[in-house]
Amino acid sequence: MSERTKRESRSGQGRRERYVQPSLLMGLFRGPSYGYELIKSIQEFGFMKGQAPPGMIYRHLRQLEENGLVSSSWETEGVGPAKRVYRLTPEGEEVLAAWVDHMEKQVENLTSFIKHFRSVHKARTKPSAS
Amino acid sequence: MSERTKRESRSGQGRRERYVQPSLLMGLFRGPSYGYELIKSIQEFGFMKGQAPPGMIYRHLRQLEENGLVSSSWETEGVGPAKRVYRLTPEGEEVLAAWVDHMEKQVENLTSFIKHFRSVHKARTKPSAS
DNA sequence: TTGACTTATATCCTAAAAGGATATAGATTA
DNA sequence: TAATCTATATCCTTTTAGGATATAAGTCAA
Repeated sequence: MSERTKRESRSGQGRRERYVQPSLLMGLFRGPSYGYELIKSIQEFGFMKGQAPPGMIYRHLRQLEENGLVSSSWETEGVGPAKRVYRLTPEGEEVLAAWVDHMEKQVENLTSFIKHFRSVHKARTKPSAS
Repeated sequence: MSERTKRESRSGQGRRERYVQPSLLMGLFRGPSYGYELIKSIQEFGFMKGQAPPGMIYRHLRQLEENGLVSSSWETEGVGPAKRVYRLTPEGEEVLAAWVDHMEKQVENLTSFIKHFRSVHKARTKPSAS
């Protein structure tokens, strides 16, 4: 087992945020879509490795609809089996905006955390004044 | 209820990453410390609002020790009741470094997500070519 | 010297979320 | 008509968060 792999499996204990909800909201902010398509399209945001398990996506979509952030309707037109097409509601758009606000703060926190780590690490390996 | 408050309570459904584990590892990267002190000191990293509930911190510390990322010993010297003092192990330092790697990727993802939101939003409100 | 407060750790319970497995079913095509 | 693809739905188990509460030692002032 490589050092790299060891590190990653060990740190796997700590939970990683995958931002499923904001990814779905963003996927719909660009226009109406449906579960099967979103599973593929939200990968682009880079928050999860590979595709999300379908059960997770459909569960999230139902929950978003319960909370009024998206609305849905069956679309039987077109090829293939019927799709449940989701649309972002005005409330959903507000919530997405709040997520973006939060993400901006998070970027600041993460950036300063990283800098802090580097500075302590540097001071440890290069003690300029011992 | 203000628009702002409404937004925030609605988006409260989505889980927010609070980075408890990396915060604790970072708190110990700077030097040995103990639960009660860490509860206060890790606030500085900005990942949680207010102080973390003690139960959460002690649970995390025990778990980190189980996984060999920190070690502990009782310190009865000094004022006040005995403290269980934690120290970061070499493994803990590796995991912290892996967290920092992950955080750098996360900053990139978040930044591009934010930009994407702004560009779609702009195109929507200012349709230059309709 | 005892009662209140602070420091410090530990345990327990409940609700929510993740993760994954599996079921259902229509449409397409070989 | 059987296999495959598209698409959604449901179920179960484990993990985590969040919070409440218990325990106990040390400090300090009346």
